[in-house]
Amino acid sequence: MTVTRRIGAEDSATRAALLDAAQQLMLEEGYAAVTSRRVAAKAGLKPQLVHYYFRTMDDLFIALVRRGAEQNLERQSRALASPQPLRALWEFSSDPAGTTLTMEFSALANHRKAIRSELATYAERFRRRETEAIADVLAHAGAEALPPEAVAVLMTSVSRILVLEEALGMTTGHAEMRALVEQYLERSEGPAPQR
Amino acid sequence: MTVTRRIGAEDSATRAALLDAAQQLMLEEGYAAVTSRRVAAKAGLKPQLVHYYFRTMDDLFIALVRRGAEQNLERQSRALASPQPLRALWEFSSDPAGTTLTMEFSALANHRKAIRSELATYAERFRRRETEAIADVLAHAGAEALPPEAVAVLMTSVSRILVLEEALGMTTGHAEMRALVEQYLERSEGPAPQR
DNA sequence: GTCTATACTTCGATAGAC
DNA sequence: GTCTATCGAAGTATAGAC
Repeated sequence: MTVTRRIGAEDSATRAALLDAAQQLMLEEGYAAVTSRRVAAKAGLKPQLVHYYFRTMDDLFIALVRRGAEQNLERQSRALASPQPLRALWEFSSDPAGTTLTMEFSALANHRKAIRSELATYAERFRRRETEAIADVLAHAGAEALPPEAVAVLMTSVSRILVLEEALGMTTGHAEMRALVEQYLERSEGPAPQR
Repeated sequence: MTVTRRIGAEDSATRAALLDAAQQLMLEEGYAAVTSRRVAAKAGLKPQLVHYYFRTMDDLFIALVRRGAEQNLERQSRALASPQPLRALWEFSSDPAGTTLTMEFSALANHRKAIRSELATYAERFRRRETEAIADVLAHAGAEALPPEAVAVLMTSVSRILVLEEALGMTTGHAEMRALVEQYLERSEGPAPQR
């Protein structure tokens, strides 16, 4: 029985560097490329250090989800505080890196239940906060307004698929779809601000 | 120089069994589980047979994309011939297995360019056919109708994300989103048929 | 068409010294 | 906290017999 096994501190700079390397690998080559050896190589460290900071590779993935989730909730808060929250949310959810990561995690979650529940918990929280914000914006809209819950799902769905398809090199229908989104944003919050 | 290397016939039943096994693995455990050893084990065959029918694992994945694409284009044709093509397309694209497979392939395509182009070519073809069909349905709709190109993107986006999120165990906003889709289908094609 | 045998690589993970 | 050393398992792929 090896009950005691040393694990590195959570605030370690090395640990953060390993997470950075893992995230970059996931983005560039997919979750299957995130192995202890490759993560270490990318960070310029020895593979065994990965196991010192994360007992298993699952633990590493979960730490990665958690860190990303916290960052995203913060970014979401900033978006909600902007003068055009709907537009800010749309721009945020259109970020290619964020979407690619989320899709990788979703694929990974298909067969690792620890990651699945971690991801689902965070995503539900994100969705509920977004829905509330949308409800506020749409409160003083006409009677023909779409339900805020549906708008939240729509925004996530469309931005994700557009990013995903563009990464594949697809473009059919995208211009029309983006025009429709722009139209909706303008009707709800007015034209995009100049900068 | 090993120029000649035997490859099994395309119409072989064994080859088809290997593809079936690979597809099932991909569905159940993700693309990373599709290895020569595991595919063979699932089909009750020796791992070396995988390399007899597919020179590399990439070749196997490409064959899998191609076979799936042909099946989907056929299913799409049947949907388009139905009395309510829009509703039939929606139901088709809401099929969990199909969506999960597509998402796995998309994640895989992120770092395997041979698969990326294969997938993109097929998806663009699918999208164009769908857009044309939607245009026909919406031709005798009011002036407030959405552009068919955008409707095609919307239907794909929403169905994909709903399936993906439900696999994760997420539900927030889904009921409202489905209600909105139902409303749209009814306005465009009338109520769902009794069966 | 399917088998045995096999080469070589990479993987996750642990023990124990420094 | 980082190192050396090392296990056994699993990965892709090939050669050649039956």
